[in-house]
Amino acid sequence: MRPDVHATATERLEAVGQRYTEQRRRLVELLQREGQPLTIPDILRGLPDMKQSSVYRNLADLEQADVVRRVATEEEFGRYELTEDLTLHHHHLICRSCGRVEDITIPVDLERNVDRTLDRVARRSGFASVAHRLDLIGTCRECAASPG
Amino acid sequence: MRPDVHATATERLEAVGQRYTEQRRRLVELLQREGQPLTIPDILRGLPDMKQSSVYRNLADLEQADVVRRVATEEEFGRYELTEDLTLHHHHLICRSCGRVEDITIPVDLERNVDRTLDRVARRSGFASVAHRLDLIGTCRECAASPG
DNA sequence: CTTCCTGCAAAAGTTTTGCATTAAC
DNA sequence: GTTAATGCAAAACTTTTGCAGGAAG
Repeated sequence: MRPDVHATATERLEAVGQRYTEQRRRLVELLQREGQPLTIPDILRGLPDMKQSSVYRNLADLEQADVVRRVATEEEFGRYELTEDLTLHHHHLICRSCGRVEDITIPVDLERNVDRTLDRVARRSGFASVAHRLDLIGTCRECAASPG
Repeated sequence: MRPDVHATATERLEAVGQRYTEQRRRLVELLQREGQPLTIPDILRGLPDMKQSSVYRNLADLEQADVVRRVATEEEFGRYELTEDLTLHHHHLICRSCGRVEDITIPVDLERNVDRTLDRVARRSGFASVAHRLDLIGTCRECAASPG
């Protein structure tokens, strides 16, 4: 299995002169438990006694330490998940109706094909150290059943 | 070539009971001219005499008429581009340092492979009518040259 | 002349910041 | 003890909204 998430978080925070406090650990645990990108409101709901300013500040610090990352969405507030190397490389199924984000993996051969090709495409444009983001946009089962 | 952008915009706006006004045409022209997703500040800079509230309102209307769409980024403000069928199916090169977004296309066979595979993956999860979003995240030539 | 659009200003919502206090090392 | 994290409240910034005046059909 992969190295312990908390040990890694501690290391990475220390590397930038910061501490793995109780609150930060609780944020990481929540993100790990939910296993999918959470919005700020989600997080506030999941950790009701954590102050809003602490949530923002700690997520910013965790992001800088490369423990979490902000996920790009069309929504009005941020969504965060654990950094990829603390989970597994994966993609998102995004429901365009309710905004729900679900983690998925895709076949390894497609993954490899995508990686190789994009690397070539990027090099042509002078882009370096490229990662990819491959998301699926559609309508989830529930929204298909009860539109609105 | 594809049908005229302005004719299409007119149609689609009329379909939802709205008009293709001067301001909306200028927004479409700017997005067309720049050929890449623009942030609200970009747009305000590009159309200095357009009021901020009009920009927001018109982009919202154009989005509802399916003439423009909001692009997902990790930034704090919105980015918009013309709807895909008014341009061509494409992807984005996103610089993680300066945030610049550049349009690219990828080889058709990869495109087809991605499409087919994702369709299968989505179906397994109960997702319907799936589109994909495939972006490249890296460092652009300029930021690689002068980091900061 | 009716409907939609625009400008202005104010409000709402999300995120950031200052500062005194508390906790971690 | 020294440095970093937290809580609280206020501020900053992005986006939305109400309403009166103006333009379009």
